[in-house]
This record gives sequence, structure tokens and C-alpha cells, in this order.
Amino acid sequence: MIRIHNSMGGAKEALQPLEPGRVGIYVCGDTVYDLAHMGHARSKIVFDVVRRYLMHSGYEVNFVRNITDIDDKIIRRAAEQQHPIKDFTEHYIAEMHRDYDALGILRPDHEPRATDYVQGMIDLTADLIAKGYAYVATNGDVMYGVAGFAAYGQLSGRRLADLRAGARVEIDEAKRDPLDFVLWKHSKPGEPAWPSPWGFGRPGWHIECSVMAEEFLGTRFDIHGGGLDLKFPHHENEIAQSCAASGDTFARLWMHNGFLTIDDEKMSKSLGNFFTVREALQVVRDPEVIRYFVLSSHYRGPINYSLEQLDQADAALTGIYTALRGRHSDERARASEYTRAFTAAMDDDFNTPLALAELKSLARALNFAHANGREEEAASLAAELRTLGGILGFLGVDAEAWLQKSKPAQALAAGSTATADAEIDELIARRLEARKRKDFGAADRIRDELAQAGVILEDVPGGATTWRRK
RNA sequence: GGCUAGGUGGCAGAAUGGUCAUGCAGCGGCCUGCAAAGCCGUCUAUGCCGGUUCGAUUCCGACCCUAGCCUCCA
Repeated sequence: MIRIHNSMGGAKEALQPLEPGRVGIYVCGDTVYDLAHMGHARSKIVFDVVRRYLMHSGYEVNFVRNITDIDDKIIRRAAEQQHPIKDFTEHYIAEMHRDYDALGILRPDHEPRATDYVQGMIDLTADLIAKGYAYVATNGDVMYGVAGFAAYGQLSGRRLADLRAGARVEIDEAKRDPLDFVLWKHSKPGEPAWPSPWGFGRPGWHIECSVMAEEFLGTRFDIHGGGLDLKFPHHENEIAQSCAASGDTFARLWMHNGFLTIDDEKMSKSLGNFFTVREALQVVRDPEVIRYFVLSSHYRGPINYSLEQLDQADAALTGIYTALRGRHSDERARASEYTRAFTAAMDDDFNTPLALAELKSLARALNFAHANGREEEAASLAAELRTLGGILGFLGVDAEAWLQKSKPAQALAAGSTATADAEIDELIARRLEARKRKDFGAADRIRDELAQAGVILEDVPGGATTWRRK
């Protein structure tokens, strides 16, 4: 039984899909006008794990994540760089896929782009006008009138009066209410535009998700997710549009991931305090380190990005890989108490920090069994560890290979790793000779030399020497 | 100002009406030529003040502090 915290109402609820055994999820994707930053990555990783875990739990998951490929920022950036909009967005969509693929995020089952669904947005807008929820403003934009939708504010727990009182929005003469939002924006000369009953223009942001979600999941579906910053007004507006038009319930469960922070401040483009996924990939041994870092705190809470945090994630994950050294992945796993604890943690609103703690405990049990010569038990625990790690998208790397990996940024600074690897083997061979001669002084000098380069030697029983990078 | 989260050991981070996970760091031991890795053991915490209770870190109230939303934002 999987329980999920529903942002609508704020309580944990049992997941009861509309259709038994099948779950439909819509997650708000990125606006493609720049490289993805770590805040975007967090959201992607969180919902990737939600999806993977549901699949693991036996659900057939229909996972939809949109791409916003038309909006003011895109138009401005493309114009600045003197690229046609389409080329510009195609470029950043490709870059986005490159980053998310590197992070091991599964591609969505459907990844609709807003510009392919403009007709649907026109239709929905017309429907909202016909039903009295929207109006054509004096400036030619089509606006949604929030006062007409009684449940407005339900998701974010706000009352219209409170919102108006604290409104920082400029008073727009065209709006009947300062909180009204644009469904259809009339275009200025030179801007991308689609013909509509209200003249040439482009869709507003919120209407995109309403249309694309309905297109793939219907007017009622199981889970809608996204970053906490989308809760208001984006998701609130989606609800207002979709529910007003269809009379249906739209998403039954809302999930919002917390922010990624830098020095405890939200990472965002506007603050300029962001690190791109690409930058982060340069400073980790393997993308799994980033995944581990993200999952090491609960998805609803904040998580602070720093090199120290990434190092901690690396240390934890390296510890798990160390336990898996010399273990083959073809051994059969027997579900033990660790699997039960892991499952209980994940079932309880995807408590990944607790689930990871179980992985670490499992690794220790594995080491303990090995230290006591119980190899059969160790093998079984290793297989179990791989299985559980795999559910979260981990442990896809060969253990020895993992330990010898270097951080791209460091490798770049130190020169080619291929050369370095050959040198390491050479030095290890020479040290072995010295040790045979009992010339420990010479042997230790070699070991120190390698340690200087971040390479740690380990003499394993039987006379062999393995190495790993710090 | 309104609203929403949250304040746990040196760091990160779960959980919980009574013995407070897990990892890193520290300390002691085993192992090792010495190390490393691993194993065993071990130290350190629940913002502040009241209340409820046999007992609160956990429930309630006030206060302080932090972050976020109220404008585009994962």
C-alpha cells in the first residue's frame, strides 16, 4: 500500500488509481530557453524515482512530462541570439535530453511540446469563454476571471481576498481582477503567432498544461507533480481552467518537490545563483552521485547544493559499491528484512533517505557476513542490494570500475586517465617487486606517490593489490 | 502584511508519547610488514518558554529564527 502526501489538503493518502493497476502521472517539464540547472534536475530525479517505484510495485505507469517551447523568455532569447524560435528550442531540447539521459532519468512515455497542441488550447479557451469563465480584455488578450471559479485557491490554501491584499502584480487595466491570468495573448508584430478567433496570438503558460494533461490522461487522472514553485499560481490556474471547462476533478493527487538551495537560498535563474546540470556532472565521479545527493533528503523538504554535499553522497555510494566488490550480479536475491524495510520506507510517501539508510545497513550486513566467512549469505545480500539499488536507479556500474572512476574536472586537470591508468599498473607492479624483496621503504614511496595523485592502493589477501581513486 | 513549510549531535539526514535510524567526521580495538578497505566497540542532538501527561524531541499554545510563495521560475 503506497501512501502519498497530497498537496491538496496536506495529508498522506493511499494511492488508489482510477484504473486498478494503472497510474497516470503528469509532471510539469521545463521551458527550453537555457541549460537545465540542478533545481530542474532535482524535480526530474524525484519524479523519476516515483515512476520507477510505482513500476516496481507492479503498476503500469503512463508518465507524461511536457516541454514548454513557446513563451516570452524563449522569444526574447532567440531574438537576442538571432536564431529562429524553432532552431533555438530544438537546440535546448536536445541539450536537456543529453543532461537528463546522463542522470539516468527515464524518458517520459509522452513528452508533448506546447506548440503541437495550440489548437487544443484555442478550443479550451473558447470553451471557457462560452461557459462564462473567461473574457476578452480591452487589450485583446483573453483572460480567465478567477472570481468566477469558487474553488480558486484551494490547492495553495489561499483566499482571493488575501491574495489581492498582498498582490505585488501591477494593476493591469485590462484585467477585471488583478489575479486574472492570460489564456491567450495577442501577438505583436514579428512575434510567433497562431490564428485564433481572437486574432493572431499565442497561448498563455497555464493553459498548455491543462490541454496536454487532458490530451494524454483525460479530464481526471491520478497524479500531477512539479516543483513547489508551481503550486501557485501555475497549478492553481490549471485547476481553474480544467475543472471549470470539464466539470471533472482533474488531478486527484498533487505532489510538489521542495527547492534546491545554494547557501540556503533557492536556486533560480533570476537570482543567478544556479549551477547547471552540466557543471555538476563535471565534479562528480559518476552521475549516480547526483542522484544519491538528491535522494538523500526527502523530496518535499529543501536540499542544499554544495561540493561538500556531493562528496558526502560520493562517500556513501562508494561505501555501497565497495561492499559489492567482487560480487557478481547474476546471483539471486532473497528478499530479507532489508527489502521489507526498504519497501516500507518507499511506500510511506517515497521516504528515500530512509530507504537509502536501509541500503547502507544492507551493505554493512554484507560486509559483516563476508568478514565472518559466510560467503553464501554475502552473495545473497549483494544481489539483494543490487536489486534494491536498481529500483532507485542506482548501482548500474561495475563496482571496480566505479572505484577507479575519476571526476571529469580532475581528470581534465591531471591529463588523460588512460595514461594515468597505465602508469598506475606499472607502479603497482614495481611496488609488488619491492615488497617481495621486503624493501618496504621503496614500496611505501610508490604508495605515497600514488596517494599524492589521489590513487589509493589496497593489498588484498592473497598478494594482489587493487587500487581506487579517492 | 497574508499564507505555507521548517528549526534534531561536528556535518548531512530520518523517525518517534518512554530504549532517538543511517552515512561522513572523531576516539578505542581487531586485521595488516605498515597502510587501505572491512569488522567490532564508542562519544556528541531534538531553537526558546509555558501547558497536557506517570513521562514530550514527539501533542497543544506563545515567542524567536530560517526558507519559500503572494511576479517568470523545477
